Amino acid sequence: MSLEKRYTPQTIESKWYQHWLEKKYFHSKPDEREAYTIVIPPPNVTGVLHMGHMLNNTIQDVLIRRARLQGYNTCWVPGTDHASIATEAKVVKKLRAKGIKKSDLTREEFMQHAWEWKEEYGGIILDQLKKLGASCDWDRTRFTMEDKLSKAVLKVFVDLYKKGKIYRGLRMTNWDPEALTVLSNEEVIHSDEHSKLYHVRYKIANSDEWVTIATTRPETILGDSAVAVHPKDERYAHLKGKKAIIPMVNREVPIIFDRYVTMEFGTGALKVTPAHDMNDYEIGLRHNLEVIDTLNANGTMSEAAQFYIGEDRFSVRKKIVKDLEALGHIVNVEDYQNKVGRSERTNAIIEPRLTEQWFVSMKEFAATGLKAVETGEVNFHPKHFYNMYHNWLNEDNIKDWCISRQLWWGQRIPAWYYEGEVFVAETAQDALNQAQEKFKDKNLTLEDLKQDEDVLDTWFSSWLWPISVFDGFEKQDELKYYYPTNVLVTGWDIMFFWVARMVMAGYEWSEDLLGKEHIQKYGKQPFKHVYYTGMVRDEQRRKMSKSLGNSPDALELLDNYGADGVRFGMLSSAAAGNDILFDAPYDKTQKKTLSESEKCNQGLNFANKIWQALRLIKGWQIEDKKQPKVNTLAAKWMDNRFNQALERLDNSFKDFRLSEALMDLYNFTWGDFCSWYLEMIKPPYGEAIDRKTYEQAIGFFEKITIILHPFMPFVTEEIWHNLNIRKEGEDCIISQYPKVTVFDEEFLKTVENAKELITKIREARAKIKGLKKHTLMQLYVEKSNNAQLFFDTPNIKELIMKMGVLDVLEMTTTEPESSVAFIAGTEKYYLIVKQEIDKGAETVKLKKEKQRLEGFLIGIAKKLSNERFVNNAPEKVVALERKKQADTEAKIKLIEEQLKSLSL
RNA sequence: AGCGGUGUAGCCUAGCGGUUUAUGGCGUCUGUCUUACACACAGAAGAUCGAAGGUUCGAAUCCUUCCAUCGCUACCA
Repeated sequence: MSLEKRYTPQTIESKWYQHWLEKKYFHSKPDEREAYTIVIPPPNVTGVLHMGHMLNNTIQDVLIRRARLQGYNTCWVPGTDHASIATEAKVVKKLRAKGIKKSDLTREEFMQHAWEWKEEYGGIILDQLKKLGASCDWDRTRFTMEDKLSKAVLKVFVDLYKKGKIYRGLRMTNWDPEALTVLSNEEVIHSDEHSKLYHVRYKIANSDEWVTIATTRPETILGDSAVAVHPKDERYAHLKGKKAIIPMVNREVPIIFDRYVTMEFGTGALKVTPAHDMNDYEIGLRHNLEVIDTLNANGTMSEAAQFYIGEDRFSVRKKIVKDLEALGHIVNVEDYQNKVGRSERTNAIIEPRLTEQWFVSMKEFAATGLKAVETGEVNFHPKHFYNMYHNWLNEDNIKDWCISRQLWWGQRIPAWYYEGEVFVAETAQDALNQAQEKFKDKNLTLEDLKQDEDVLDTWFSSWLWPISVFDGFEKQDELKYYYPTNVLVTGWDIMFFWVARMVMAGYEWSEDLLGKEHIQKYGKQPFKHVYYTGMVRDEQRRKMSKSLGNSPDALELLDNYGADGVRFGMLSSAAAGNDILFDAPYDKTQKKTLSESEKCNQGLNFANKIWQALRLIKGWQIEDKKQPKVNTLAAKWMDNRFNQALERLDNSFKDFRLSEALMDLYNFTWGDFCSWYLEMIKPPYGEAIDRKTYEQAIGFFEKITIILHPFMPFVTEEIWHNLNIRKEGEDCIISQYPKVTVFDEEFLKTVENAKELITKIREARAKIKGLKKHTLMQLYVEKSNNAQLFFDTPNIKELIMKMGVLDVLEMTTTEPESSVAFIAGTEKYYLIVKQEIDKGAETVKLKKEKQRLEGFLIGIAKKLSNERFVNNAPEKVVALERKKQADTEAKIKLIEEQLKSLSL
């Protein structure tokens, strides 16, 4: 068998993914094993893979693969959500390109088109996840709008309605004039934008006086129904009982006094437009003001505006300023910056609008959500995200959840109207029965009832996801096995859309579905842990997004570095919860972000490094002969060191510190295994290796591929298969994760000392000009108890001789002729050198080291001479400082001796 | 404006009261194509731990204020 000189991910990755799929390793069925479950935060069905997804899904895959290796029955459920607004917008756009308007279609026809669109384009992202290596149970792929999941949605809607937790009401809502739907608060993004503040004067009726108001939205003047001032504002006290005349429409409106007005802002006088401003609406309620809706749903002026009817609000803004100016109403215009809300999906500026909507009452839900995290039934990683969670959920801030959307793509609200009454039911027939009973009229038919035109918010589907993907609302056999899920991995930006609401849903329904006994044993929570990933940002700290064009192409990255490389790159710099500044360079001439990354390249290099280790081992001839002493020691060390590393690794996983886990593995594999262990056992050129050592090496390597597998699944699977002849059905992905066994820390320290000594020998050798790599040298160590103890360690001498390329290593009581001295640990060594060494350079180096140590010593002495330190600090600490002092003094003494002999 | 997170070498990161004049990695610089690997090996340089005060015998670590940055919430029209 010959191995490629370099590791090339491309062919290898697709080969193994295919193999895993064929073997159905990702598929889960309930059995006697303990389950480990993750439900994917369903990406938007219209979406394509971006950097955030890659980070997020890499983490989920790492957790799932490790659990699988540990013997859990792992189930990672993939799927997508139907994203009503985004998808409907895409479908409308596509139809428009074909010359079809949504308004020309019936609801059923439109839905037909939408489903066709979904079948054609939806779920591309899931295929892309396969390229990343995601080991999702694809047989379980779900979609929030499929039949069963939709049924669940209707079921909980009816349930909440019956419990009085859902209500319908007239409210000021966030209206998206482009998507023609209302949005929840969370779907509106507020940001500072440049605008102008217009000072406009209104005439006071029956007087020559004027009152000047300030507004950023002069087009809404046409809908004004009052001018408000603060009750304590003396400037305006005399206007009590007077009326102001709204320009152009010449409407007389009252001047009202309300404490909402800020006296210091603008002129202290506020125009009140109850139909188009949240706060004005509240004022309107208090003062019983007229609500004049001057805007149509699509953002054009309505009949009620009287002017500019049918024109868009933004062109009207320009026009009305000119017209007001001509009429002498504009006092002045200043540049201004204010917060403008835009739709997360369409980017349209949101209009506050009074509409009838369905709401979920949140007070109780919020308390449940908070408690779940407070009690530790749900754990956040990192913990501090609880602050943000609390901030949103506490009773002062929580707002009822508006769940209706004026769209067609989604679950249609199961409410039917007849004669002003509403009937909420899972089916039309049920609603009809209710209506017949209510009206005592058996002759009512389905035609008499009118179903609500609106659909439900997409998140009203996704909050059920941890239950509904197991068809939990219908039957509970699978839910019993997989619920609660283990961990949810998500960006903190959707903490409220998702995490909070999923927790609420879990607590609301799990007991009804699973029964008291199950809940007492396992809990109500939908997941035990929430791992919040950071945002992936560019070098300027902007969130990487498609719209900004600052993101590299995810698929190109995968092509360039392999999935293993990209996974490494994403994770190595992603401490939990911290944002990642991804290092893809921006090309100014091409004006785009390149699909290149040093971080991913490091991952590819790492894959190649392990590949090279494989080539080395597989290149050895094997012979049945006695194991050399060095190799016995090497094996003992590797075994201990492996367990030490594994223990650290387990701890990192326990705290969800995945990047630390990966970096530890990287250092262990590259440093300890490749650079030290393989060098220790490497036979001299041309010689064969003994069978025992060979088998041990294969054994260690195999364990390494297993613990590395969750992070870099492809290269490890490939190497694992090359290490041994494997039977059908044996694969790295389903092999057994090693368990930590005891390790000898003292022994490990001894070998570390040996490694330090070897490094020192190599340094000393490197200074000798023209020295051949294999030239054997002689080393003496000054006799001492410590030295005796050190070299008594079985086989340590042989190890140092091999790694240091020595033929003599002995104790001495005198300084040998023509030698250079150095210190390793607390021992003094002499390396026999027949050649002159650069005394000057050596002296400089030693003096520098001496200086450093003396500085260190001063620090310690300061502490020890401080009486309060000696008296107050714990004895242990003082003793430690004393030991540090003694050790440092000894070292300085050795250096001084060396300097003396150099000057001779 | 209120609240919260973060701030450690050019970049990422560990440490979160004394084992540290600060950990590891990337990058940089200097050698070396050494029989697995130049996607490598061997070395080196690079940090007054955001700033200023305070608590303490002792602070990167705790407290206060400030600055920067990222958010959340609420907005003065």
